[in-house]
Amino acid sequence: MTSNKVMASTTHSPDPAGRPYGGIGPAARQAQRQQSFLDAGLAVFGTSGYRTATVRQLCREAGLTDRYFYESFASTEDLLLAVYQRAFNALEDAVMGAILQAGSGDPDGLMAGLRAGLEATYAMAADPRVARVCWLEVLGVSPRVDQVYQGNFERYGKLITAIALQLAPHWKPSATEARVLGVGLAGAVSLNVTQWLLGGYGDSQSDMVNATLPLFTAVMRQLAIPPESSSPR
Amino acid sequence: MTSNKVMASTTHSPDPAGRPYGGIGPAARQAQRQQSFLDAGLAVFGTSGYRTATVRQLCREAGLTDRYFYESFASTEDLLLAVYQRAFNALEDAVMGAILQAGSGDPDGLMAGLRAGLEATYAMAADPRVARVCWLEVLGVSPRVDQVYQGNFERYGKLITAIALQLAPHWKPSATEARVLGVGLAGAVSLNVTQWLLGGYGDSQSDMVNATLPLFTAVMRQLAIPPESSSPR
DNA sequence: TACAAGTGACGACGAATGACGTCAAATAAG
DNA sequence: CTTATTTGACGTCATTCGTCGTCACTTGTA
Repeated sequence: MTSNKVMASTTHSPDPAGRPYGGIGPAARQAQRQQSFLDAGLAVFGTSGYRTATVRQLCREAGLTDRYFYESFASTEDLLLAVYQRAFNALEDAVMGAILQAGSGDPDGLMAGLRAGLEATYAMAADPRVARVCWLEVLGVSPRVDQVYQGNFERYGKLITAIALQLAPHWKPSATEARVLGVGLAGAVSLNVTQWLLGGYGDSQSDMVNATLPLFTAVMRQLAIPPESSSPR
Repeated sequence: MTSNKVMASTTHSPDPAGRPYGGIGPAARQAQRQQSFLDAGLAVFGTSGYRTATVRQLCREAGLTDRYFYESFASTEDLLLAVYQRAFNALEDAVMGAILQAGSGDPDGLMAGLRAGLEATYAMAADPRVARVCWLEVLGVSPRVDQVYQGNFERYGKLITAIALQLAPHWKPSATEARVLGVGLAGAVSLNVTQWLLGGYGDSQSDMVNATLPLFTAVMRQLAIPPESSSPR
């Protein structure tokens, strides 16, 4: 930040950030190494797990030396958090994109969006490494990781709540009711993903989607019933 | 099992299992120590967590010497599993008892049973140590623990599925549909418990129950609709 | 009272890990 | 071509943990 580009200077330290190597600049090299560690983290955390992972193992998997690990991450926990966030952001983007693409106007489009979002979620979870990192390994690591986990599923639930509010205009929930409903449906997907993974993917992805969707439709249909027409029970 | 009681024998080893100490027999002492370790495990795993727990810390918390740890458990993972199983069994017994006591015959009794089961679940989860062990610490420890976790929530889901099958006699789900529904509603409770814990118990226990119950009622009502009366959408 | 068994406090030893340093090879700039 | 920087391979050191052993004290029994 001190001197972005010093031209025609005969000093021996032209750039404090370093010099190009292998045809690419220092910043690009650093980013490339970070990516390698993110990939290595997904591979290690997603297979042998986070608890037994060591810095040496991660560096071997990444094909880099120990020194570069600390260049990008202060600890294995930081790497786990970065791997988790990258995977969950990808999941969130896929779900959001699927919902928006399926349509967001009429109830038909919203229901199609729910199905598309479910398909995107199970598609991401079909990679056992991603599923294991996002649904098993990140839990119980540290308060910091737990907070990120909580925030992620809070957002996932809010997305569902938002759809429910559009599908059921008569529904006037309290803040707790709205949150619990969204988190609940998110949890319905979440635990099914966990069981799907731990069960060795015994069911096909489409079967999981088809079996999960009725949960959403049932809740949405019930919420859409106007309050004045009270059902017999 | 070899010699339960050897009487009037002048041998110096009257009982291979040991002698009484402190007024209680060897088997009772051993069981008492095991209980102390289970309590210590709940305290340690439920507060500072499993990852950072050591044998020494557990023994200090239990007020016992290192030697006795290996008398009852082969590793800290075994203790975690035992603590988890004890807590989850208590949860399961409380839920089952609440459901059976609330009634199991007519639909009214079944719905009351659902509420009672929810109340029992949240009551157990109100202890942050229990909640943390059952919903955070046991995840991603080892394949063995994961299998136990999977089996526990499989049973929890089957309990819900059984109630749904009684409430909706017309519902003829496939094996996958039945399992996914039960696991899904179990997951709805599960993730809400997790968020309740990670959110510092910001909502009251009764608010959580009252906000979670509509999820169950909505699904159950929808399933109870006969198949011939198809709703407009 | 004397002796054996149970118990607790303490330390030792090997193994594994995080963190850092050194040295030679590869690469780019003058 | 020469030189300085980057990179990779390897080793070292302090720390921690699991595990086991020793020794003194307490308790029950002869």
